[in-house]
Amino acid sequence: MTTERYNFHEAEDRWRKTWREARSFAAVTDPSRPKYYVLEMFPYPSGKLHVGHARNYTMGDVLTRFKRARGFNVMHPMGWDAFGLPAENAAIASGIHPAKWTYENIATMRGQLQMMGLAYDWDREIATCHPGYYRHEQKMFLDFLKAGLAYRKESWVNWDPVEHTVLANEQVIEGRGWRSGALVEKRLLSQWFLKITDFADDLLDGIETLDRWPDRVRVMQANWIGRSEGARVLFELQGERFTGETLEIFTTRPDTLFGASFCAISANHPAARRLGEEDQAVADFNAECNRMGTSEVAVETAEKMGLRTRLTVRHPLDPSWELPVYIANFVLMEYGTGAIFGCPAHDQRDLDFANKYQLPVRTVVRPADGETPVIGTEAFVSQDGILVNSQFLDGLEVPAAKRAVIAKLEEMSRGTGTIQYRLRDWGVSRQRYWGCPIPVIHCGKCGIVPVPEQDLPVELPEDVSFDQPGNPLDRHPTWKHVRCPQCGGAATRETDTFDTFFESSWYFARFCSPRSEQAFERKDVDYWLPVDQYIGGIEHAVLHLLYSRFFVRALKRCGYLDLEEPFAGLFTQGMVCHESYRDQDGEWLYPEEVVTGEDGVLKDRQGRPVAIGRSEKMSKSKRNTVGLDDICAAYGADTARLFLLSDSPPERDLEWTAAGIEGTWRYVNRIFRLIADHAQGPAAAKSNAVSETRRLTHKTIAAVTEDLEQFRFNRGVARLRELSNHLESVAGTADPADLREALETLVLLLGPMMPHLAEELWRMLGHEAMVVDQPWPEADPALVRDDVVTLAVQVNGKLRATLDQPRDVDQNIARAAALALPAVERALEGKPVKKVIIVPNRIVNVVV
RNA sequence: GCGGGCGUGGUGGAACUGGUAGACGCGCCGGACUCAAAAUCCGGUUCCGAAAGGAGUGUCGGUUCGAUUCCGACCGCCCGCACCA
Repeated sequence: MTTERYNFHEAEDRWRKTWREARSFAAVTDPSRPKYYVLEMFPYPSGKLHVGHARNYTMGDVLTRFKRARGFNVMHPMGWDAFGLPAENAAIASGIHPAKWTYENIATMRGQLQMMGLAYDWDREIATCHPGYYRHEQKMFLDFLKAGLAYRKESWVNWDPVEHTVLANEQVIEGRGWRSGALVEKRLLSQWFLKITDFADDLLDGIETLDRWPDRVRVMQANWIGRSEGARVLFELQGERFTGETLEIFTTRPDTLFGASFCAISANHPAARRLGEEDQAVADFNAECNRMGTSEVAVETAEKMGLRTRLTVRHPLDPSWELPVYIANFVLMEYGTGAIFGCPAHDQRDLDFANKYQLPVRTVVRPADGETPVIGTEAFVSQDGILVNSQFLDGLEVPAAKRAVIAKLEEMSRGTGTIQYRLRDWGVSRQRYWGCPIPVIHCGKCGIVPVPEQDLPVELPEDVSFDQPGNPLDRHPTWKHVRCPQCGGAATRETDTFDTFFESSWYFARFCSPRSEQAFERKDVDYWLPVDQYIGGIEHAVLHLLYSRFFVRALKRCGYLDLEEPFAGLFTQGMVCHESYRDQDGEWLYPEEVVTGEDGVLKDRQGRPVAIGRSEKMSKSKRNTVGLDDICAAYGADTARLFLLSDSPPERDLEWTAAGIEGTWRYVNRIFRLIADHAQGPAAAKSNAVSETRRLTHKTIAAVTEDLEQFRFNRGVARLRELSNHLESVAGTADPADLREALETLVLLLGPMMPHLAEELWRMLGHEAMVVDQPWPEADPALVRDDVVTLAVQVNGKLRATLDQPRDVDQNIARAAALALPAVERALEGKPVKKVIIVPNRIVNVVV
């Protein structure tokens, strides 16, 4: 018996070197072979990786090695989403230049990923902060500009007071900056936008084709795009110098127009602002509305507030009917037209407002099978109804009434049917240094002038200082001062940089031709794209994943590529969680600072009690991280990989535990000993007898193959354990050829999960070639199916016995055998058998 | 409020299109080896019961020969969006 342990230190280093020298994972564009593109969302180089970071890379790696073995030409690249604010924060805090900080972190993290034995084609590595990368997106921006997909406008934008920059709508979560957590303020600024709204319908329709995406991501994107069918309706304004102007509103319920009792406009509506210029009370009210937060709590607790203006409107379908106009705090300038008409009977919010300000409530829809409801405090919002009190609409069902009223409005030129989206254009300007410079020049004479293509890239200056807040590019003594490319006069560069989601919106294409002088080569992207399997966190459900889908469409329109969707398959992995600890003062402690006392109670190093917090996502702030370096040093990369794959389904959160990694380490050594003790058997000549070992071997091939295809790594691991458990118990007695076949199969099946160990064991089994160059084992269908099956024998659906019978046995034989069983006879209690239900090879159910 | 998901032993989780619930692991219990411990190995481990047997997949009901799986209602938890007109 072998008692030595697996020396992973030596073996893992050796095999990584061997793979590198053999260039095992270099991918080459080869249209004669079927391709498979595996991609994990590339990381931001923030420092060191912990075990939580490693989970999705491991999953991608298993898939990569599995698909390679299955004969695919696999590309599995890695790079760095290298622009971003943490680098600037480090510069502010410690004076280190963002570029230096970033490249040092990249070096550290690259080393860690290599230590994991991940099968990347490192020749394709890219860093988005390199001018060789970002010059191409400057060109893309110029092309977007030409195509009308990029434009500049002044608008109310989200300002993060901590990061000193503007944020996109997608980056504001519950009224707070997605990274800083600071309450976002509204500012009126001139900014660059990308016309994502041009593709709103296409982005929505495209979701239907993404059948290998999780439903919830598809739903989240659909909700984010937020398509609403409705109408724009023009109301004629009355009141002093507004008389004769029109107020345009958007509604999804034009059918309820005869139930109108007021109109309401946003405090930021042009009419509200004009009124405010003349009337201090209005100005004060507008300011009050803007002061209110947009956070969930603020919105929920805020009372509906309205200010009755001196304006009125005429009803578009009845000029004699006048309605008051309010400024209301719940009307958003950003959605629709910033103005609504209120129909209290059929909209809860309008009803609350009407009740507060004693406005009339006119019911215009009744249930299809009921009386016209009397509205008190609850609106009748169902659209399954019949119109009443509505002149020419009376008797129509709601959908028909909508069509009829829109037709009428269009005929009168008082409105039009329309589709409204929640999606807004993507604001990409950021007032920060560590990003890609926006390639335009502001000229006093010529206005905005694109940087000529031959002048690209516009590179970031290196000599910048972070000693005062704001954008260092703006303060740089020379960088922004240039000649206007058109008139040659003095001009200034745009000092804003792109949102860093710009870089990640096309990096998957750059990986196809990472060293090209162009953004990418058509022959490469035509072959490799779309990404076959993309793996990453759910947090990008509407950010990166929506921007990338938009980018592909924009690039297609500009002639860059011909692709519908960037990511054919998406997998969103769960997070790795760990207990958190706090000392007596409530300070977070790292796991390694906590020791278990003799009484089993946790203490800190000074012996003071430690409180255990709930298990949460590993994060630096909670100090509940477990270092990847430490784990790999103690147990090796393969043990870490296997544990990350084995305990939970990949889409769910995984609890990292010391006991779990220990258990995996025990398993690694058991396999090592199993092979070491039985490596000397004869080569696998297939025996003719069909043993249990051979059956289990082939069943395991079939099951693990299926599990890996379907991303069920935890089940695959369980199957492999079943096989190795069996082999341990029969190793001494099994037919040597059967055992040999089983051991070799086990090693090959382990290959994607524990690649170093598999190579080591394969070598011990006497092979010269590497596991990475072996084809995936094939299951023999004849061995996967049992010749003898165990039938469950039930009486009235309750299990009473089991019965072994030949596969596909005659039903009469199975019935007779089942009825003859003593346990069945006992359960029957002498009652007559009504019928016997037989499901072949599964069950015999005796019904009495 | 709208939308999506989930609920199985002490615990993480298995169970193919309705067909032997609890695979595999963690933990725990017992045993072997050892002066002892670690490591390793063997056995047990849903609950009640000595056993025969009975109960059991959040709760209640339904469909079915048979339901963790399908349907309805309810309870609880998680996630996303949200004054969106």
